[in-house]
Amino acid sequence: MSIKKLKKAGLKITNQRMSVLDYLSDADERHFSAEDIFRDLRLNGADVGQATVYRVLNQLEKAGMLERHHFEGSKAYYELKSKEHHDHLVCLRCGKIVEFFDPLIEQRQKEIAEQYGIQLSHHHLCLFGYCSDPDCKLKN
Amino acid sequence: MSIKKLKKAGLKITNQRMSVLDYLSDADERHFSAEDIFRDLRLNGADVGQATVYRVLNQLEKAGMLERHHFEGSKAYYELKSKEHHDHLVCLRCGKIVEFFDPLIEQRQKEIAEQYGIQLSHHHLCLFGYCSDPDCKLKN
DNA sequence: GTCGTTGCAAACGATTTGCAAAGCA
DNA sequence: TGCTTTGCAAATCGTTTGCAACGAC
Repeated sequence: MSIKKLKKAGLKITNQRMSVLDYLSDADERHFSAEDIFRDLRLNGADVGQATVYRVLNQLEKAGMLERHHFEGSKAYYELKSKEHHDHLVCLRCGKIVEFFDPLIEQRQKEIAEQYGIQLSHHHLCLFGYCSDPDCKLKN
Repeated sequence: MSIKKLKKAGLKITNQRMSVLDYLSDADERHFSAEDIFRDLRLNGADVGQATVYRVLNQLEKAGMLERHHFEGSKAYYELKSKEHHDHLVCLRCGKIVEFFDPLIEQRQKEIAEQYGIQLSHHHLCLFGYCSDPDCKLKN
């Protein structure tokens, strides 16, 4: 329950924070930019400012409720943190994002970090390519 | 020889382009932001503007002579493209960057892309952590 | 001489911040 | 009530672009 997590992080329960969380958990897709979220919340009639969306996303990330990704390009994308870690596959043509988890890669990463004397904090792994979705090829 | 590569890419041999290439190949480190390069070239007395550094970096990247990375944070880092592909380990405390290559991880990535029907273009893999360099711990 | 390249300053997109008003606990 | 949060607009950061002068070939 997200209310508990907000409280634990010392954040008050506000309409704006709940709107962002609801939006992220109800949507079909899982990955959104701040712009996506702001635009869609406004379209849905939510009373929220752009700066607030940015502030809330930062707070929720610090609270461990969201993950921030950069993929390709200059803007950040957010997703609700899930129980299990995963990495991403991104289609460069249609933008589709697929999540995957590979125990072998995870294991090798740990070994490599150890080998270089580095205490691993986290990692970013993102595979870029062109997907075989029939809709994709229509998008140029 | 970089002059040949520049010509092949249809780029003229200018002092500014050569300064950037020389800087990148002579330095001890291998990874620099545009800001790093601009600042250091100016300190070394090179006659180059900031916009030119950004333009040259883009051109050299398109020409396949550089690689651009994003790591953590908002600015891009560049390195001279090396013969063999490699991934990165970044220390979150002192900023040290280590390059590594792991055939097993590379292989698994190919398999995963195939499994999801994605024609792989490239990937970003970066491990973040805290290194065991004695100098590192002094830096806070 | 021609066309690519440069420096400067202004523009840009994404994100952050100052501040006074409004809201939660 | 007291301290957090908000919206707005202005500011900031990294990067790109328009334009007139300059430079390579």
